[in-house]
Amino acid sequence: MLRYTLRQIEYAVAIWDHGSVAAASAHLGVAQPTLSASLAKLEAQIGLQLFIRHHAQGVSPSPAGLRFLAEARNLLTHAQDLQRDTAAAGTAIEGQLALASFATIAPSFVPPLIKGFMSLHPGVTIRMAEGTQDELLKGVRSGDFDLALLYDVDMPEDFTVTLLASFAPHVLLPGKHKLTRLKNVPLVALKDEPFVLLDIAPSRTYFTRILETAGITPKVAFSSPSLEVVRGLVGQGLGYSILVTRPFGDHSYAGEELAVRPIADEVARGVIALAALKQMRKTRLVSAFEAHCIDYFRKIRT
Amino acid sequence: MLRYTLRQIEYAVAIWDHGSVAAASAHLGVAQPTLSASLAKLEAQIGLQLFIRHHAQGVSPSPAGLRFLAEARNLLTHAQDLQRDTAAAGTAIEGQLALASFATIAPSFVPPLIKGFMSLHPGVTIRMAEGTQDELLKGVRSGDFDLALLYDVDMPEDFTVTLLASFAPHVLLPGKHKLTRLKNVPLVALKDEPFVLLDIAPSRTYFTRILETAGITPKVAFSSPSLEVVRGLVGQGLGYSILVTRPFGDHSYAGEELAVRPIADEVARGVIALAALKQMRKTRLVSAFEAHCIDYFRKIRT
DNA sequence: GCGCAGCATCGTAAAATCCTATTCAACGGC
DNA sequence: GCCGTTGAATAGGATTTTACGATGCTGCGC
Repeated sequence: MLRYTLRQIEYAVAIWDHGSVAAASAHLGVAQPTLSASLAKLEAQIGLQLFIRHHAQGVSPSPAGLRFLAEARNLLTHAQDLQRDTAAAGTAIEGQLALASFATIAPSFVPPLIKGFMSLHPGVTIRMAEGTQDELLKGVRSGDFDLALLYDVDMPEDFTVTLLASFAPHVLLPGKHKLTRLKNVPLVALKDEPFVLLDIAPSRTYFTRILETAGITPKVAFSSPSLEVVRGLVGQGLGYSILVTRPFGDHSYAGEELAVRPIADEVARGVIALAALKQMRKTRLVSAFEAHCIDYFRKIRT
Repeated sequence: MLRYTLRQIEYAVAIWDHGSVAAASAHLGVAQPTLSASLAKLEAQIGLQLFIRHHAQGVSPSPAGLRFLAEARNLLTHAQDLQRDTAAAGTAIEGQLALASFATIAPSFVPPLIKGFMSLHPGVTIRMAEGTQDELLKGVRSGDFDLALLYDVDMPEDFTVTLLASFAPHVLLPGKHKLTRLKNVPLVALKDEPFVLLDIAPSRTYFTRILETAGITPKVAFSSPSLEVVRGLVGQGLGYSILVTRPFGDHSYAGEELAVRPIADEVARGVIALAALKQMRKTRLVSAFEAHCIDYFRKIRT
């Protein structure tokens, strides 16, 4: 248990600096008896007489007091530095932001978001991670991340969700598939086609629900948690898929041609959102990043 | 003005270490609501939420909280180090001792005193200074020195004086002086001789008082504040002197022969003492040095 | 759904902090 | 040598802080 307080140190160092209790009192805006008592108590608590009292002539540090005071000033400076840094951490837009992103959203949006934000606020560094919805929520809840960028699906009550943008899902077909002749693909046309499922929570549920809502029981021929693997499978002609994420370029990694077609039916759009813990008081840095995300998605929409 | 206390930091770091308020409470021996309130107040004061609360599952630091806590722990360690060092400074016999000595006493006694004390207590360093009585008292009063080694003459009320030893003054004569035939020199025999005065306060008063008490008005031919200059003047045959300090060897710096004779009369002895400020609470180091001085002078006496 | 774990809140008592007013001691000017 | 000034210490009282026990609330696991 610590036997002295920062306040006592602060007062003692001020008395040292000003050479008298009275002068320190005037400078600190604290009554003289307060300082006198504070000093007496500090001396009693550390068992060391810090100052020699000269009647009507101020005080001067004793040899042992001088050594203590020199160290005490270091401690005080340390405390003041911490306070300054902390005040900055709460109000300045600088420092580190920990952002987690759903795996299929990350490649398209996170790099421009980070780039834009960092060029707006040069003092900022961003720590990035990707994962499944469960991992993101767990990470935010445990304090590993400030924010998560994800699809607004089945969000628990203890999160605040900031909607950013919505994207219509599309049908992904092999480049040579017969349905590519259609401009819009009605879901019923896919009824008997083999389905390649992007198998990450909660996307899995989202895609199957779209089909089921249209009265279709998908024939899941393959499934993979990797977007690029799904695109590759479709590229090989092994089935169609339904996706929201649409990378630039209509080719798989292996080079097969792919075709993207809008869905003719009315379907639930994929909603991208930023999630934060409801109970977390936001730092200005976090709020600024949220604003930047809103702004970014508003701009790319138009 | 600092916005947080060391106590708050201590509690917050303990909560971090134990992963929950309850665990920290048990470990610190402090009631749980106390920690809860302390933490809430700290968070409000620094404007930063440090922990995420998990109902019935402890707490975990937020990303910003983690950075604060890491720094806070440094500060806490710093404060604990200072406390440890200070406790040692008050009770251990180590650190620095500031000793001032009257100029004519220093050469004979200070080196062996320092050597003996430092070999007894290896962790001790001693800062030394010499000066006149006034300078010594001023130095102790202003906190430049812990102790002064001096003659117990006209000591002010605000000092504690520890008597160490007394020495009889002696007559110093040129080696070839007629009075050297005597084993003891009565002061009347010096009545018409020229006197060389060691002129440092308070020695000056002490020596002239000795002669005046014997009914002699000294014919001051020369005076000097330097013991060795006085001895040189006597060596040149320019007069006699009365001194307490008796260096080893009966020659001046220039090589002239000197003769030392006891005074036949009953005269006031020079009393060597250790002086400290009455109002100063003594550290253990200072007390130990006082004891060592008493011991040393008791030993050389026998 | 019910008990358990763990943080927050409430009410209150003790302690610390701070203020004003006053006392006391030393120095300097006359 | 007396007196005004300066500056630390003390006394008394109001406020704030810190601490406690009791209790409430909420999510997890059986």
